[in-house]
Amino acid sequence: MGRRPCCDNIGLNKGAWTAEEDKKLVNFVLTNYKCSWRDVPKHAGLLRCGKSCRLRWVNYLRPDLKRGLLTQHEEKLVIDLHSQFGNKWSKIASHMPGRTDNEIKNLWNTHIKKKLSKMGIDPLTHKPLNAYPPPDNHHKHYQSQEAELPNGEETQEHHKDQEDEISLNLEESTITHTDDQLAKEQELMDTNNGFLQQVPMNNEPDENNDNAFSIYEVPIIEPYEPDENNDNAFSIYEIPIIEPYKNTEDGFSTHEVMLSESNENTNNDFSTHEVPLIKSNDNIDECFFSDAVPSIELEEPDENTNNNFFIHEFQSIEPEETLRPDLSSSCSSTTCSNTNASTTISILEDLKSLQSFEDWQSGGHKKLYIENSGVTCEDDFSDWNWLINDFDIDTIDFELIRSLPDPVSLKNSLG
DNA sequence: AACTCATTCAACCGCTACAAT
DNA sequence: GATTGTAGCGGTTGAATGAGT
Repeated sequence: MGRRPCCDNIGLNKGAWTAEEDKKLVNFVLTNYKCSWRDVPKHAGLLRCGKSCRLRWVNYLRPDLKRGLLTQHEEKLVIDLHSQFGNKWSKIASHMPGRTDNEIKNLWNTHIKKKLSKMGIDPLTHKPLNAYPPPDNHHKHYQSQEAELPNGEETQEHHKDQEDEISLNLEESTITHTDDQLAKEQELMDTNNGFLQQVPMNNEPDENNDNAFSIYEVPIIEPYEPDENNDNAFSIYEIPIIEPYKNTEDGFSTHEVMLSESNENTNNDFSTHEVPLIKSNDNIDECFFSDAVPSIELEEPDENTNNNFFIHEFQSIEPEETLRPDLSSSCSSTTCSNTNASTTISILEDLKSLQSFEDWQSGGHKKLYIENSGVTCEDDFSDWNWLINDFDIDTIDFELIRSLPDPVSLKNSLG
């Protein structure tokens, strides 16, 4: 049978989008909220296929997207959601407003997978590595998981994938192990750092004993301490004991994240998920080719620097000496410990000129200046609630702040 | 400076689901 | 029920970039 391709591909651009193309697409989408993606390139004057336009919009141009690296909290959420849904990236993304499936998928494949493996956790099963259950038990475990999930079909798919990969891993380990490798594994088993030592050899639950449990059901994991010399290391303490459907650290339930639904009666509409901030033009009833598309100025990337960065990116910086004990003790989460000293200085510098926190919020101080490696940038405070929360700014004594040494000399004194 | 190798992530491709005809 | 069209999903690719030598 075969299907007609989504476009003829003749004379169409491929590869990276230019700023000009982005501008055209955004202008068009924001003003033509009812249009099939197939028609978008034609009407927007783009030499792209509709599919490519949709992808560009959904993954990159959508105005509600958060940009930048995921926060630790988001990472934890991804891990936990992945343990529930497997590689159902869109499902995971639907629990993370402002994040795309593509972004999460990339993050998983490039960062989280490695982190988990490094910690001795199988990123596929979320169980300790080398602790694969015997076939029967294995099957039983998945069956019990399945019963808890609403969508049996998807779950089965996921499990099948898991089983395939697990058996592959087992095969590989059987075939490729050399004496050296075995010796190394034994060495690893003997260390106190990994999980391996913690895994009991007999994993079978005692069916005659109600109190017995399988390690696969309740993994007995002794967490190891994070390696402070290694930015990428994190402790099991930090991972996925998250109840995803309960209130999160950010103060909202993932159930409570209400996005407006797309109009189910009109398939060709853009979903409001995809076009969330549009004031629709009442005169537009259908897709049209308009010369009167209002020109919407996009923020141009600075082509000379590539350094369009976000506060999230500063979080990987190891904290230097804390400036003030009372500030540091008010920090409530790990995020705070990742905020470096120069960030703190900038915050204090900003605060010193104010009478109150409300001044900062409501006055002309919505911009916060952050310095990193000699580069100073500013960003809108409204996106940074986590930072404010971590500094517990409501409790800050402004008189004390004003009496602090000059931030520059303070910074110099820290070296 | 030049080269190699590793990593990242935007974009592509092929497929499925689903609705419309 | 068969066919077609579209949106969306997940795996993969490859250019850009960074790190190491």
